[in-house]
Amino acid sequence: MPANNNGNRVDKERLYELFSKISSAMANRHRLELLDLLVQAPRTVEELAEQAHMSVPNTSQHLQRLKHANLVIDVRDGQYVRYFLADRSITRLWSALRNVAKKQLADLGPALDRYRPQRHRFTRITQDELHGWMQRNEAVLIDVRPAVEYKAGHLPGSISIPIDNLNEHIAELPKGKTVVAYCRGPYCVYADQALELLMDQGYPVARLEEGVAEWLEEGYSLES
Amino acid sequence: MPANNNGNRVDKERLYELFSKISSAMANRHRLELLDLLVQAPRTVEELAEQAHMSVPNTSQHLQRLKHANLVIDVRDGQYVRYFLADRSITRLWSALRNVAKKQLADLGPALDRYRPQRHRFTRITQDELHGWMQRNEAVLIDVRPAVEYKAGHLPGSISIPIDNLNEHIAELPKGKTVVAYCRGPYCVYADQALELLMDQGYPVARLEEGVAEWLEEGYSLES
DNA sequence: ATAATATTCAATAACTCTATTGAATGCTTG
DNA sequence: CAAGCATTCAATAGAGTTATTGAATATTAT
Repeated sequence: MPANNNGNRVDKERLYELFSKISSAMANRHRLELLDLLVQAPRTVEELAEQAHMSVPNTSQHLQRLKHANLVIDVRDGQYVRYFLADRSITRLWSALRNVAKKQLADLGPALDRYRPQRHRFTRITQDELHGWMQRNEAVLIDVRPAVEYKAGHLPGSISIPIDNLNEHIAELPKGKTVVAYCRGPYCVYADQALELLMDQGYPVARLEEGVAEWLEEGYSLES
Repeated sequence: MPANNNGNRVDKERLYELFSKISSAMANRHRLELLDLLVQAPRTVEELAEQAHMSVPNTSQHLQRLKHANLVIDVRDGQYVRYFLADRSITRLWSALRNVAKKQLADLGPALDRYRPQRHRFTRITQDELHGWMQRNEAVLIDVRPAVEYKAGHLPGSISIPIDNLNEHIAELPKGKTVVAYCRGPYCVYADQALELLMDQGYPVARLEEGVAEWLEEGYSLES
């Protein structure tokens, strides 16, 4: 009876099929960028399209694929549809993916240097060091992401100064403290741009490479 | 100057491109199965082809793709080519993927039940409980995976009794202790099959759902 | 109701991915 | 160096993916 295919094998294949549905949903640079934006905050289709530099129908189509893989959830809000990351485990998957990239791709160093040419100019501060500085009141932590992202969740004790308004709010920063900036994570330039400006004005500065995703990863929690 | 495309954007796209190269490499059920096998132990092309039920040329082609994404490494060994997982971070990525599946896909429960129909028959034991049992000498831990996988790395204190030889080695098991079996992880039937047999012979049994990948994940180390 | 706006749907052409085949390469053994 | 075996290469047909277009739907404001 060669037709009796063990049965078992079929179910095993179904399992791998299920897993591959998820990885296939992530197997596209645009969809990764959409996910990356959604890690920071929920957004409407229009916002996502604009921020990822894609047409609206194309964005919608990609969002459908993410939705069918259960990576995002859509909630109607008036004439808008707002998309949310479906689950925290997706943030972890996205982190794990970038981690593999960091370890594996020799191309990543140069690519990152091109994208964040200033990145070696700033002192890097770890999460632990930051804790100490904040405790001893030696630093002020600024979140330079867009305001919506800050509202959706930010590191405890941080204040929101979006990079676009930095010039107007620079006066609010206390003198004599080190200004620590963070943004979306190690693959984001906002904090570098902010620190460059502050450095030129004579502030002592440092960069926290981690963003909210990495922060959650470490078991810390967020404010909102 | 609408032609000046910010420059920055291009580099950002390059980064997402790099990340998507990795996720694309995982976006196929056969390649996931190959990775899953390689998590347990390195293998030759022929072995992988046989165990994943694929033709040799097709397996080779898929391995090439994994290799170009730096997920695997190939080492020539005589007339064989042996493939290895490139890095531990890939195990983590694979775990994260399955974790998302577990949380997200409503289909997974039923699919898993079909694949492991016995899974509710056995007491489940956690890693912590196992530690206690082993310490107090109340349990014997058996690794029922193929011998090569045991050799490549196994849980400390486990003994190798591949499912295929279980019948011949059943006498070696000490009476009066609970037999705890583990295999490749929660999506593997070997341990269930072993426990069913042992249960029928009157042994008290329990299943450890975690495999070596999950074990490493938790920060424990392996023997080999 | 009607117009305006956000989103999705449907069709399509260009492109990429995959399994299969048969041939080529490379290593080992006699 | 010839035979045998493991692996890879090359070509290809069929399937799936994606950006683009224009139309359809759904919600809100007039």
